[in-house]
Amino acid sequence: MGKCGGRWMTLFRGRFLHSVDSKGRVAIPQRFREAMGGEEDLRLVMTVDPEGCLVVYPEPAWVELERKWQELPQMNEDLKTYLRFMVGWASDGGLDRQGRILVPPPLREYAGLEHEVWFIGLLHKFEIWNGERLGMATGPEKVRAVTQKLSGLF
Amino acid sequence: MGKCGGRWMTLFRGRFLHSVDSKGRVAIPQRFREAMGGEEDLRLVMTVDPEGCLVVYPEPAWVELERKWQELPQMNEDLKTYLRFMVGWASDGGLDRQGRILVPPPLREYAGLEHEVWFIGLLHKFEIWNGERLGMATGPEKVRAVTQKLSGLF
DNA sequence: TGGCAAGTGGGGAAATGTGGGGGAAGGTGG
DNA sequence: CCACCTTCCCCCACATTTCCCCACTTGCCA
Repeated sequence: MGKCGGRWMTLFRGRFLHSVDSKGRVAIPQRFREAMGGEEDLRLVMTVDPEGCLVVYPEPAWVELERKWQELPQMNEDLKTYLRFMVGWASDGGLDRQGRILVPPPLREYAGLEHEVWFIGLLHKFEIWNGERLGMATGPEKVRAVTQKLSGLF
Repeated sequence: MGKCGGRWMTLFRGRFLHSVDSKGRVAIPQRFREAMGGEEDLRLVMTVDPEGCLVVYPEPAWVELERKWQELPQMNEDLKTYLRFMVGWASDGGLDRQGRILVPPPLREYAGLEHEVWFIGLLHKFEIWNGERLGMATGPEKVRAVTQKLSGLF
């Protein structure tokens, strides 16, 4: 809900299982809608993650990211590759009156979304996963391994 | 939509699959037209990118680039090579009333465009890709590698 | 068990992309 | 200078997608 000390406060937590209907629509979990302030004209930006899922930002948070990217050296080839990916896949849209978004076919296909999907809250953003892929990417074993390497950070 | 703090605000995002018709015309995605302000007398400048795709700027943004190039040391051989490429391939044109542009045959051939093409939004410009080439240039594996190297930038 | 809240499904209007015919404009060769 | 040809652009018509609205089901709580 707006800024606080220069940082966005919308915080997403938890996991929710929802379904994609035949038109490619998915209902955003009510908790997440609340976290964004429950406003009427609520817009989201959705893009892909290299891990194989979708990432969703409230539009203001995404615009902030874009602003930062614009200030970087535009000739850098690695940056161009990165932006072709992040920005090139981005899709913005609003919610319908039932709180659903339409996931465009390319994104749906990229993330392997059909029938059932998991919403995963991730602080200032959230992700949408195919169930199987989610299991592969975030099993306890994998996390145990990763935790070791993180110990220096916090 | 116009200037803001000396910087153009037209921001393109997302990817759209369109087709090139038998006359060499391609429809610009409606989202991109909106981003440029939906004006009537809307002009674009199209050129090539070393990666093998086309790059398209709204004319004002392109003019701005040309202005910067003129201020650089004209004796520099590397700059000359670069400009022969960017400026030498450039083609300006307007949209027809259906929002389509005509891609000149040399550019079409350079980028390998036929039948289906992808539009990729890239902040202040957008690109037009042959589908296969796009996959090669921005697959998830490549992006993961690149992200590592970029971590110093942001 | 009634009522509300949340998620699901589907119909219909509007917006968007696609394809093709015909006329104007511009370049080329006689 | 004129006739021809090509290229480009404007128009209309069609198919598909997207978005907006209303109604149903399910689960939770009083």
